[in-house]
Amino acid sequence: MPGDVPPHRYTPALAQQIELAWQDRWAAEGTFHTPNPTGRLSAGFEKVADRPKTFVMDMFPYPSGAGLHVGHPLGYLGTDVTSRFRRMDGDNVLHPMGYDAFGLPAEQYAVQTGQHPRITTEANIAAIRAQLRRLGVDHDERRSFATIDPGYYKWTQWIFLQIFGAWFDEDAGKARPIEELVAELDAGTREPGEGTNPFGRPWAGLDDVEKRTVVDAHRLAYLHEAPVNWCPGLGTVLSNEEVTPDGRSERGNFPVFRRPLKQWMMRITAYADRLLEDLDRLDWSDSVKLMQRNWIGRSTGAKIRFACGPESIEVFTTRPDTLFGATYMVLAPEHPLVGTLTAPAWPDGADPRWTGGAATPAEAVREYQRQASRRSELDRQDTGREKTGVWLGVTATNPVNGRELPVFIADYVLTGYGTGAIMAVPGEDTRDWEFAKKFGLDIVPTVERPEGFDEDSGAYTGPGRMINSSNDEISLDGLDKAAAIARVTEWLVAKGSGEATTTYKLRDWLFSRQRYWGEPFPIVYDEDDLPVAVPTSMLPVLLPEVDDYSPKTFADDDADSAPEPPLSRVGDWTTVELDLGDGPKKYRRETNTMPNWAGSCWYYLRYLDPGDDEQLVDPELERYWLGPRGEGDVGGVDLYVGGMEHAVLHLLYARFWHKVLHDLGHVSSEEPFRRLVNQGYISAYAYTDERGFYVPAADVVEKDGRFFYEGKPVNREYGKIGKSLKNMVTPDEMIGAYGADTFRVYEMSTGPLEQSRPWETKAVVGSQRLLQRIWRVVVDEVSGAVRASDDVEPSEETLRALHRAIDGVRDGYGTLRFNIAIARITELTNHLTQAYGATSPVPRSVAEPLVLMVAPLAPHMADELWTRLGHDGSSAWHPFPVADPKWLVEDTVQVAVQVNGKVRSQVSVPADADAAALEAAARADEKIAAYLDGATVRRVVAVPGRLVNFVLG
RNA sequence: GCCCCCGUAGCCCAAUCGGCAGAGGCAGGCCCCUUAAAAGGGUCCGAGUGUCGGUUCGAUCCCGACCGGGGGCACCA
Repeated sequence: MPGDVPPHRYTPALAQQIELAWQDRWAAEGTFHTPNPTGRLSAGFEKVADRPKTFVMDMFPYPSGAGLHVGHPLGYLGTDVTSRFRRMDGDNVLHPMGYDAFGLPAEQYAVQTGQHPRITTEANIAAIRAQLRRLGVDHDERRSFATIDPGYYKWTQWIFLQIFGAWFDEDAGKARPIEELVAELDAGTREPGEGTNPFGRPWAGLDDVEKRTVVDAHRLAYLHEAPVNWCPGLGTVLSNEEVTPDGRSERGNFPVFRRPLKQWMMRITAYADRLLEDLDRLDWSDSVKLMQRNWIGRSTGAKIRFACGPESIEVFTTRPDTLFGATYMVLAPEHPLVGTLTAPAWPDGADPRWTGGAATPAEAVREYQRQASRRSELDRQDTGREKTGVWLGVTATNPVNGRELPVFIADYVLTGYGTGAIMAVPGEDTRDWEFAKKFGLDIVPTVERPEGFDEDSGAYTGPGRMINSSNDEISLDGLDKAAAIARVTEWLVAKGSGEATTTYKLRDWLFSRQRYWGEPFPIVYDEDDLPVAVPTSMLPVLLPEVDDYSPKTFADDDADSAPEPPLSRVGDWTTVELDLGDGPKKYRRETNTMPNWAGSCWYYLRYLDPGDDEQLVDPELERYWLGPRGEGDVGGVDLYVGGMEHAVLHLLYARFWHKVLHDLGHVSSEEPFRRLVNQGYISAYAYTDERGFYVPAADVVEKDGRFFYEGKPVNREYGKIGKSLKNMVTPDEMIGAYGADTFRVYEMSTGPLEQSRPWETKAVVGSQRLLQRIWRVVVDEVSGAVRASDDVEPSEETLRALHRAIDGVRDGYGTLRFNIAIARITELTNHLTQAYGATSPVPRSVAEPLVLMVAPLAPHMADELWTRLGHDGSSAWHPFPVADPKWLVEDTVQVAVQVNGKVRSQVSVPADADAAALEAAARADEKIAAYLDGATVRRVVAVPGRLVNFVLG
């Protein structure tokens, strides 16, 4: 009978009704509008002027078209609870949300559905926006935008021009405007940087076009012809960060080939040291910092030059101390010197293992290079693989002992790292040891082995004093590694044979994509085919509307294909007549577009005032929301929450852009994100039948610990939520069944934000029950009357329960352990239910703080109860309850009494009892007295407020 | 192969200075409500912390080794 449900129970239907009404009201009243200190969004700032600021931000969503599941909102809810709590606790909180909308997946979705990406993307954004609103998040809607808005990407292009218009001054350790470089070159106070002047004449002797070429080679954004990651399946080139270790595209898993192409690059390597060192000043998880450190991959060592006939082979090594142990050399198969060095014929008696069975070195080299180039990345890095290589037929001279070292090419040496050449020290390097064993090369130990070391077991890579390392001028023998490195490096420098150096794994960022759906470059080419910046007054360079936006893709494995940007097909767009100061001239537009990381590199700045069309960001707003808090502070967003998958891509690129903007004086902060938290993943059980096919998880029933689908037993697995595992659960389903507040409480109750967790639909009802009990504390389910009364005074016990709860809830909210906060709220609610039953009046002085404490988690229900309690409007700006310390301390405490570390009894003592009083009370206890009777007490440990421990002898 | 994180009740998880292993949820038992059932309310039950060893008066917590799970890096000289 329907009458069985009390008319004023907090049912899902009532929850829905309350939630929709409050969402309308919040929007209508602008409850979550955050005032800026200045400018167009500053209305109402006087009310918050004395508050500290907090900038809380999510990694903004990418509207790909695949539906949302219950895992997606976890981080958004975490920031929402934090934002609401901080606002109530007295901060001026900025909690905005935007949309990352350019890029491959959006474009692929559009191609699939046959609609223009702008149509599908905007529809997807509208869908996500509606879902977020239905969750009740407190975003300031006025600050929302998408990266595809021309008003937004105008500034993405503007930043590109800043980077294009800057160079990295190694002496100053920072970026400077390119005009300053030109001025210094003209004044003769600076020479062009290494490798930037291919003309062989000094700066002053160059013509204008040559000078421009030299200047362009200095820029932080520059065109470069080099082997790049070409992905025929996607029809575009990719950055190193977008290629997986097995040589495939992160997106779509297509094969990637190395192919020389002229592309836009970003000189992120100039910032390698600062990107690495500033990690120490960030409040980020160790694992993300470690991944960035690994990716930057700084290693210090030395460059050493080995004479080889008239040529010189330069190697990089981190172990110059082992130089006396070098017995051969290896070049990467693609090393530029290979052709020059290769001997015309094998010397007499050449080891057959070294020649690859070829008649001449040239033939052996050609064959080996051919094999190496065909080998896939996956084969090449299979660590179990046998070492291969061939001899070039020549030797090089070890500068330290004159030893003649045969020179090989082998694919275990990589072109892209160091100098692409190594000195091989098989005694102390595992890879060299394996190669030496196979090719019968000498192994000379230069580090003293520990007792009993087996030389046949492999190279010795541990610590030890140097041995076998001296010549007439220098001896390293007896030195430890650090001293030996210093000594030998010094000697090499004096001899002109080497110097200390640092190398990085990090490469410059390939920034062009041959795709339609991205920001056009604000670049045109003149009659000399050199790049020219589009003046900032002409920004944005609008992405032209086209009918054919499909990328030109190729067979996945068509390595010889060449990219063709869709924009190059737009005839009337690719050429343009502009007046750039010297009269109207024809220019050719850049037809590549930017990668989708560009838009996410600076979006946090745009939230400060998305309507600003005059400047990137108002410096006063940047200082207020992002500026350093003091000496040595990097500044940045106070809490940034997002997925672990962006550990190196987005987070590294954004840091790089921010540092350039900092150097050029556009932002006061040194880092974009002061604190980063990676929310955990939500996984769910999935089930397979006896054929191994997934069955719908929602229809699986459990019986006696086993699982059945349609009566047949199935296997339980655990994995990502999604269509393929048939275990998809959506927020919409949950909100439909329970309401948004229950969904919010459930997601937050399952653990600290960082923790990954399983989804259990059947457990959601627990959160529903909690909210029903809280509702019942305030509202009589039968009459609908408010139970809270001013006439009831809470008992001491209730006051203790309340203040303990306040204390714990604050702790939970403040440390992103929302589960703790919920547990404390549950305890208080259960206490009130027990103390006051279902109908008797509840003290208002307890009911109100309870409602306020719930507000960050279940804001709709809290605001409904808050108004029913007689308040006007939302609780969102009402101060959060503060615990009174006097109710946190007990008058008497229960103290455990241990004998030999085992708990044997408990005694009640005054809370402030000292050690002596504790011991006396413990000795007075019957059970303890029995233990101590006749025994020798060797020691007594008494910790006031905690325990007493008798140690018997 | 190297590095990082995690193993606590039938299940998910707490225990933030080394001090009585339990906050919370699910499942289960009992009671109330109900004609009955479901929903709801109340209440109870439950592990000695993956294994072995060490430090300590005392270890979930610190150290070492191993087992199991997850993640990252991987011929980077």
